[in-house]
Amino acid sequence: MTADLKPQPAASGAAEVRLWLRLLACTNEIEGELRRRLRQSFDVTLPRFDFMAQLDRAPEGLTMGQISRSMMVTNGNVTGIAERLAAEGLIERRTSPDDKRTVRVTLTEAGRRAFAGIAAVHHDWVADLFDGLGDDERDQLANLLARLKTSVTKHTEDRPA
Amino acid sequence: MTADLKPQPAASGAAEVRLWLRLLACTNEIEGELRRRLRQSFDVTLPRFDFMAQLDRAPEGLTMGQISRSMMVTNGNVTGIAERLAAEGLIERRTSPDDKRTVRVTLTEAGRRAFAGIAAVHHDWVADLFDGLGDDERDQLANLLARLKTSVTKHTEDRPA
DNA sequence: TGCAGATATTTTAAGCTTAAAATATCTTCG
DNA sequence: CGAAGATATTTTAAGCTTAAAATATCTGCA
Repeated sequence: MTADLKPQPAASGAAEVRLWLRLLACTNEIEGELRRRLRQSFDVTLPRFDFMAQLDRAPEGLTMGQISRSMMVTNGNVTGIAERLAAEGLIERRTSPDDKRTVRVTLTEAGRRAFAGIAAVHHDWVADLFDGLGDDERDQLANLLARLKTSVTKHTEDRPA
Repeated sequence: MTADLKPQPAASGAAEVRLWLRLLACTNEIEGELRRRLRQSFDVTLPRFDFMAQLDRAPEGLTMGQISRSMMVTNGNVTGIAERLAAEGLIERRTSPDDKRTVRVTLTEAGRRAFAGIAAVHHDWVADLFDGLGDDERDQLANLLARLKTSVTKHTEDRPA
């Protein structure tokens, strides 16, 4: 490859890197803004909000493993977040009677109420931040991201179980 | 609002939230994969690589403030990263003679060599991860992200200086 | 000159994150 | 039954990140 023609002299992957940096910058900017607003308005962190969001969609509760998988973070990570949410009385942890290794986590009534209040405002914030994009553009972006995800997974899914 | 017609029952901002979560998931997946590969192949973290990348484009060096701004992180953050890179002999810090508050940071020769080796492979990795997208799709994605960034900044730029 | 405010950076406290090791429990199969 | 391996979770060590407070230095102006 790259015989005596040198189609792309010193630019192997340069366009992709620029695109990647733009994607990263965009995501970080939105994430940072949401994090700041969550902290200022509700004194809650993004990970804790995310943790509660998983539980809110599962009234019967979730195990720690299910939560870490749906949040796409490591097991050890969610332990600390759960610890703090439990200390605030927003979640409850109960070891399952049929498998004493697993922990069933549920939102407390206070947790459910707190989450509902935050989620409503959070939706509005996200809608605001994205309001410069038309419906068609949002669809396009969603489709391109889906294609990108597929492309990435192709190179990723073969990791040690 | 939401008179007796209820145009969008319980879905205020739901489409935007889904899009945002997809964007976040996509970015996290790529970022995580690059982080893992950098660690396994070069025993380097993404922030350190990023820090060196800024310096590599500025042979005359940069101040800590310039670096934190270009990396879009807080000042305190880069202090720690610089500390570790200096301990590894990859960067050098010198207080500026004309303004003793500022620190001029440069890559050492070892740092420049190390970065060059990592960057080449990193470019290939990114190109691989994005290779499921055609040239036109990459352009579309870049444009949509630019529009999104504009939209976000509109709601963001008015923060306490 | 000298002090008030601005600027550059570091420090601190708290929390998030990962990878790897450690624990505890369960399951399977001889 | 009982041990070997699998599974669920926590712990640990290291590092990243932020916001806010603390330092140190500089700049402009009375």
